[in-house]
Amino acid sequence: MNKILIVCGPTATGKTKFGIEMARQLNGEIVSADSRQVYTGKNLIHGKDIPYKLKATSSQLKWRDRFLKYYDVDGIKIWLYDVVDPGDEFNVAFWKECADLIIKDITSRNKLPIVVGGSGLYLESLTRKLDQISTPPNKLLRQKLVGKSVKYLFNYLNKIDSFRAAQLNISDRSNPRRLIRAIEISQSSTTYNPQSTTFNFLQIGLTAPRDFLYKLVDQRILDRLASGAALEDPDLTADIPAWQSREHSIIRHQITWFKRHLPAHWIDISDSQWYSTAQLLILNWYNKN
RNA sequence: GCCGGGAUACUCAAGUGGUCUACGAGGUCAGACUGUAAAUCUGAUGCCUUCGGGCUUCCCAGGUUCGAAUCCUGGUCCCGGCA
Repeated sequence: MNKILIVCGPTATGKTKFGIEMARQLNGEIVSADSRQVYTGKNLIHGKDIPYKLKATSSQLKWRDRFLKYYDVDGIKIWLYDVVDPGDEFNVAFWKECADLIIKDITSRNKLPIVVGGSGLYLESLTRKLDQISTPPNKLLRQKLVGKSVKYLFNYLNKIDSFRAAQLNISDRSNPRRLIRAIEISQSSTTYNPQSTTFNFLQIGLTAPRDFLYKLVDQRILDRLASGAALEDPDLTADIPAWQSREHSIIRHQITWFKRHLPAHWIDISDSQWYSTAQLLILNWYNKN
């Protein structure tokens, strides 16, 4: 069975760096699973680990109206950076389409796909079958519902699909975006035919105690400022403590997600032995079968 | 030194006699999550609790009052103006 290595975890844990090293050892290629890195620009702020002024190479893989690109970092290919321009529509379903294409291609060339990222839902779309993400948005419906009260939306949903309404938890019942989406899915007539490619996944999660992660990310922000991040986004970089808090909250959010959704092997990068521990796990898995 | 303004919880900040542990925002903590996911949304955030409630807060010390973050007196510190 085809193998896929997944390296996940909160931001600033060095996932990409680690992924690239594994790619070098195992003849692999990196597939980014990051909801911000799919956008062009802001390389520093979004933490795209590519050398300054390195240009992307266009591949033969066609997704929708365009050819997917990759960056060649010292012989290791990195996919799914810069897929669309800022402001363009992008989402899990799109990412999944691209990732499927790329993974198939990498595998066909007898290389190991190494999926690296912190966007939990994106990763989950790969490891679990998420049928409903393929239901396309209904622009008219959304226009009609946007701005309506949470109460109105819930009653609406309850009327057309009481089963789905009953399944929503207390949090989602007061989440307009989720309510609209639920209505959209209930009213959709498109049926989805899930692909049934199965893979042999190994999920490695890089993490560390909270304080350790905060320190890492705080320092990384200072480094990015020194590298010229202010040119990419003057507003964000103007208030450093606010930017740092923002990143802290992202880390917490990611941890909360991973705690529940991704049964990875967790590696504590504040432990001096972490690298060899992770490497051993991966090699054992890779050499099996 | 004189005149005026100010000191509220981790931070900013509202409140000028009772419904005040004290609006709101941020931060922090916990949680949800199937086409925006680094998004969107929920709860908690003085201390203790047998979850009924109990105890302690609004710079400090006194005072007035049935009752004070709120009024009075004195003190400390900060800011602006005049010397």
